[in-house]
Amino acid sequence: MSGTLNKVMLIGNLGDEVKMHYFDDKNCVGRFPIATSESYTSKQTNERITNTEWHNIVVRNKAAEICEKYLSKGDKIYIEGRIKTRKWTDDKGMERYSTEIQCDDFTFLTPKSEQSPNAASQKPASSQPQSSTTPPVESDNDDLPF
Amino acid sequence: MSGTLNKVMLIGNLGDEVKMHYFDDKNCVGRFPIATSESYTSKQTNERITNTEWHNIVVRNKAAEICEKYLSKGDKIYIEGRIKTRKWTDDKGMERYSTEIQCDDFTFLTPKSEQSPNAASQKPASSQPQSSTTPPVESDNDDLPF
Amino acid sequence: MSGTLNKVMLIGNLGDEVKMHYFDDKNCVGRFPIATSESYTSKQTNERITNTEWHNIVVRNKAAEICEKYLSKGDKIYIEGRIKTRKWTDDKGMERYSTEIQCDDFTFLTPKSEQSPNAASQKPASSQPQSSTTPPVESDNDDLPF
Amino acid sequence: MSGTLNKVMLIGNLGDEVKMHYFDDKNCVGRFPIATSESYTSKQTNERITNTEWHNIVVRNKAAEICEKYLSKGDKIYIEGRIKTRKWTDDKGMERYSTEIQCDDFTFLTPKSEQSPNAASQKPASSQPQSSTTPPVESDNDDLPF
DNA sequence: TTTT
DNA sequence: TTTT
Repeated sequence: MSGTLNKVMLIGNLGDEVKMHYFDDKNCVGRFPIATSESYTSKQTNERITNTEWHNIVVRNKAAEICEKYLSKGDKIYIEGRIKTRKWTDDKGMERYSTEIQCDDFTFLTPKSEQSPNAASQKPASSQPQSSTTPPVESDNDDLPF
Repeated sequence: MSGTLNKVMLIGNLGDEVKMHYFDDKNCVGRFPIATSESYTSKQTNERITNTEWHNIVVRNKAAEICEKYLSKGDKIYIEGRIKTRKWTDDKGMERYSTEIQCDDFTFLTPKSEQSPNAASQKPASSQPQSSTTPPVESDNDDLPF
Repeated sequence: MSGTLNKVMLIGNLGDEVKMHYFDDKNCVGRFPIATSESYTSKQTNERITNTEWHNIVVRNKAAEICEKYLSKGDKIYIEGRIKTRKWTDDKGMERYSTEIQCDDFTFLTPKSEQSPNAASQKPASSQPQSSTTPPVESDNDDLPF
Repeated sequence: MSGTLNKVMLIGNLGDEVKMHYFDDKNCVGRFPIATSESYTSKQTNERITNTEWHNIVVRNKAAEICEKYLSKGDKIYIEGRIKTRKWTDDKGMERYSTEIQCDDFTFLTPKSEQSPNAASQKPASSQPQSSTTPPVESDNDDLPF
């Protein structure tokens, strides 16, 4: 089609570490959940209510590797992407749907001084060469120092 | 929580009429699907590929009634809202999930001259008084002529 | 810096034709104004008030050529980009500022049947070869048929 | 008009404190600058280039008072709003233009533990009663604990 | 004038 | 499963 737009913008916190899946030496995907939430005061009970929404983020290739390297559970991130609902068949042969956010761009929002100091060492060893440059914080290709 | 954002912006076409559900004389909800799509040329086959994504839009109360009155299948609309995944139990007792876009704001994008001329008469009779003013095209309360 | 976002999303109508400026055979820029507006009913006078806002859109290279070719005054367009304020010196030596929207992505929203039938012939002759393919409607590189 | 959109989304840092201006006991406006920036590596010199963009944020009434109370120079914030260019006449009688972001919604992004501990005491005394409740972090009316 |  |  044409003349359409499918845009999602999220700011939320990682509920888990980035899980990588490598297809071959050039293509990989990273997945992680982020939580957004909204609060309001119930007019009936005068209680403070918080609703949390979980979003399944999918990020690819170089951007996935940057996320895996610099993001940890609990970190805050801005995500830009598009909604994609995948259809799959469960083990009983039923059609199931799963909605994901295909991430096109992101920006880390957790200050380095806030990050858990041993965040890196808590992660499984990575075969990626460790860059000694400043960590990138945006995913635009032009912005990456490597 | 706080410090989070859950924002969706879509431009797409209605795949069906707006379906209304009234809870009582003050509260109602309208639902309709919209399609977005994206095209690209396959690098392998050089074919033009189009992927269509369907979004379940949920709109409430006065905004729902405006959508029902002025929108028809095929119309183009801008939707702003947030992602909400509802959990439900199917008739076999299985947990199922359904992702919806809770619409906070919208703007009609189909020019009146483009709309199907008998769009209104194809709709079921409505108990709403028919306004003789220009139809509204944005959902902000302040913008509504009634 | 890092951890920042500068994002503008507009839907509006062209107030004039696209004006091209070529730097060399590879680099060019197109400029055009678009109008957005909002209406509300004055609480004092009960009058309907409409405020129009004009935005200076700047688009580059291949995207600029697509805009020049397919857009005409009056057409509706979705624009995504970022805010940039340029500083310049007027003929009296005063510092002046001009705010532009640097366009990163766009989608045409005027249906072809709605476009002025002689829109193309009203434009100055172009040295670009005329494509006989379907006009593109999104600016993503992957979506372009040429 | 209708069928238009004027939306700005920014994540940036305050370059100065919030400056309040009270019109009467019910209406006030707060103003503050925020910086966004983008970096890229020059292809000619291989240098890292950073461009900073300054945005003039305007926020009204209760939201302005929340910003004044909880925001300090250097804090990171998400801003949603619309572009408005004001025309004014300078002291030489020349027409001048100033572009502002009229803020409709915001979310604080600086963790409290990151904020300068004496940020509050650096601010001029405020006549607003100090709430002892948790500080709000979003500007939606429903979300405010007071 | 911010921030990394 | 996050965060405040």
